Amino acid sequence: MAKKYWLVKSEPEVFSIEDLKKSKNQTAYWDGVRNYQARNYLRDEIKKGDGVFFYYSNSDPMGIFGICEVVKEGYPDHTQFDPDSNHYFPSASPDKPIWFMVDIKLVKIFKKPVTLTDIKNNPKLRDMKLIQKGNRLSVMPVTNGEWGEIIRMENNF
DNA sequence: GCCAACGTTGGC
DNA sequence: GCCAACGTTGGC
Repeated sequence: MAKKYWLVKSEPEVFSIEDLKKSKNQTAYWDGVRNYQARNYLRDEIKKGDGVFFYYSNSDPMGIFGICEVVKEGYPDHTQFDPDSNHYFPSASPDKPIWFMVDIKLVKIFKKPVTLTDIKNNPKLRDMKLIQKGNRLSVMPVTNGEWGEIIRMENNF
């Protein structure tokens, strides 16, 4: 099975790549996704060993700040069962989980982020899902070509 | 802080 | 099943 690539969004105030770095084994579970399409990726398609770009929205600047790797494939997101969590989802139960998550491990923090502006200014990346109008997915696929191009941009800073 | 674009909810 | 109302996302 060929390795696939993904992009996940976070807000640095909520969970930053520095937080990931400080986590035990530099690994964390990616909880709180409450969108069905993103859930399907997490549950069905994201596999151990896949590459993940760590993207910041609502930050200055916005962009890709580093790379992670999937170390555990989709399993139920426990926060859906927790009444004290703001991700609590009353209609879910442990025998009928609705929401899933994966574990990711830090691979690298970019010295300089590849910003949203950089991405928009690169004609090779004009088809990226990230910059399609109206796209609000917090987990989305990245093509091999897009992955390589962003790695190349970061190497050339 | 604003607001366009979405996704979800719930009444019918 | 439709759709209006509402809440959220996320760029600007």
